[in-house]
Amino acid sequence: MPELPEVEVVRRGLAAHVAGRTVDSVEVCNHRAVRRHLPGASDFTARLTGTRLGHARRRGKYLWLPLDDGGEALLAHLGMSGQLLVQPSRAPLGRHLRVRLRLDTGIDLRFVDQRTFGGLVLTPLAPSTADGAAVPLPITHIGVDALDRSFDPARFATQLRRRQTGVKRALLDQRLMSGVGNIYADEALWRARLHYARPTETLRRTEIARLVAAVQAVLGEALQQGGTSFDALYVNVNGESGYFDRSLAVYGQADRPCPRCGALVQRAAFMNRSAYTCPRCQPRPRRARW
DNA sequence: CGTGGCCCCTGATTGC
DNA sequence: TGCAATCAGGGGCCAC
Repeated sequence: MPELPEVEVVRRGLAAHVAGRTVDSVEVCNHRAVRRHLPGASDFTARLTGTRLGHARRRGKYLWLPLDDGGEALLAHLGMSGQLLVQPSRAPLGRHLRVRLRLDTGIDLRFVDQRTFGGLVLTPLAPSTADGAAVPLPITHIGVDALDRSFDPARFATQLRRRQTGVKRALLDQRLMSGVGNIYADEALWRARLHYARPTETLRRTEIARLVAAVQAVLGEALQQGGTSFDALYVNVNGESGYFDRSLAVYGQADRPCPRCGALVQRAAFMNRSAYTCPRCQPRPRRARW
């Protein structure tokens, strides 16, 4: 469940259903899912067993559960296909179950991940270089997201204009601003009428302000609708889908009319993925870059 | 150091 | 029907 709105939906579910519960036992079904935990799966299991889980927190696409023994957290990244599900312990174990935490009241917290790009790790907390807040050590370099109180638009604009790359590539760089992925980058650029290959160093302050407002609007609207789900891979902790896919203007809409001007949306190859644009609202810059 | 290309993995879909 | 190629909400790593 990858981008900020989907991860935030999961965070809220965890805060409601697992905060304060104790981990009775841990089962790592696929070691790849804890590969970032360098001391190994047995260390992961031993140290997590018996701890109490705290209130779920999030930065960008990462989320974590602080542990009650202080200074440490269970950090999760969902990658392309990860899910955190809260289920009765007796629920059938699916094919893609990677890590199973049995909690103290007959429920499981399950990490399910078809492609295993995501994973879990036990890690100390450390000060973020972005705002000084206590965050898990492996993500101290991750930027504040555009919906965070401490997000600083002027600082973002300065950093963005200092880069020499395409604006979409910069949006996907989680160090400048976190939480935006392929869907919401395309949607925000469309709202701001900017082409993905626009060189960052040529962006005017007013254009960046438009872009930030577009990012905040699209993330906020998607969150209100429970996120974007095209299929059963992107669900909340109860396995339910969000509805923002009905509101997408360009992402996945190749050959369909732009909701603003009616021109046909185009798909282009971009960084081994896709970029969707309206050719009329978002004309390609003379000097393109990505 | 910043930038850009490649790779990790499984499964659904498309086209020959 | 079979099989290969392509694509999918991500990011780490490594040359340059």
